[in-house]
Amino acid sequence: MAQENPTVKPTQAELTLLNVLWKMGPATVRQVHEVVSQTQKTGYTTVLKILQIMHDKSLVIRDESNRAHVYAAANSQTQTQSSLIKDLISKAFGGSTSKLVMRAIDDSTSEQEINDIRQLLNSLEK
Amino acid sequence: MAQENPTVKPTQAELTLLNVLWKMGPATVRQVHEVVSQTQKTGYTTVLKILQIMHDKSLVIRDESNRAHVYAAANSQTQTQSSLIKDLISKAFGGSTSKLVMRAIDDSTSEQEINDIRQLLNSLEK
DNA sequence: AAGAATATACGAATCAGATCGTATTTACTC
DNA sequence: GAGTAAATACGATCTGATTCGTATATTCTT
Repeated sequence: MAQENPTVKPTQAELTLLNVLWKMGPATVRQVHEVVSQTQKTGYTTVLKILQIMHDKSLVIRDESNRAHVYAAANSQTQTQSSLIKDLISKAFGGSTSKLVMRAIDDSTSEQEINDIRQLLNSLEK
Repeated sequence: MAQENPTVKPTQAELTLLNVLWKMGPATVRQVHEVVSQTQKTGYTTVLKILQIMHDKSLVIRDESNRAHVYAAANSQTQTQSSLIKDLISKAFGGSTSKLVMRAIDDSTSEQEINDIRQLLNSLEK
């Protein structure tokens, strides 16, 4: 049996729209476009087209019961983030999660972030 | 003054070749191709072409003093990893390094990796 | 020096992502 | 119910990544 949705890696444009959907929850093309167009000069039909493509790829689900279809992310933000990290780890870190984490920490400058990270580690400790 | 090399983000195929160059050090097209073709069915001229494109983008430098040009990564693996992480953080983690680190740690299953990470954190502590 | 082997250069084909214009459909308003 | 507004569907274009065939140049071998 073919795998329906092996958590396909979204493209750049797709990820932008997913970010909107995760933040807003289910939304129409118009709603998504309104948010996106605040930071980008993207046409309405461009957003529509990408959402349709995402639907074909099962990156989003849609409710067609009303004229204006309502789109929602098919996978959680967490699932998608994991998928993207996994991809990066395999392609640029020789498969080593700790190498990625170490690089990220080395790069981070914020004291707050380091504390956040340490706290997570402590919570794993017990 | 224009920035020569703002650490351009390499593409998938480019990253594959960079991984070889980082591992082997400076190498000819033939040498790179030999390594790559062990895991992929990629033609010789494909590798050549991509290295040429990478040279145009300043992702690699090359020594043309001999007939067989010798290519080397222009940026360190560490620099490139940082660039790729930064890109992912901004696009999928709302700019938060700690969120990425937390997700990576949550995903990691290996006890060894968790220990490696903890050790890095401890070294930051002092 | 001719021919084989081995390089690079060049250009074309293919494919996917992204963008948008136009056509069509659907629903509301008067 | 005719006309307008708003939505989706469709298809074309553009760009960049990837791939590779062929042409050309260089070097080695005998």
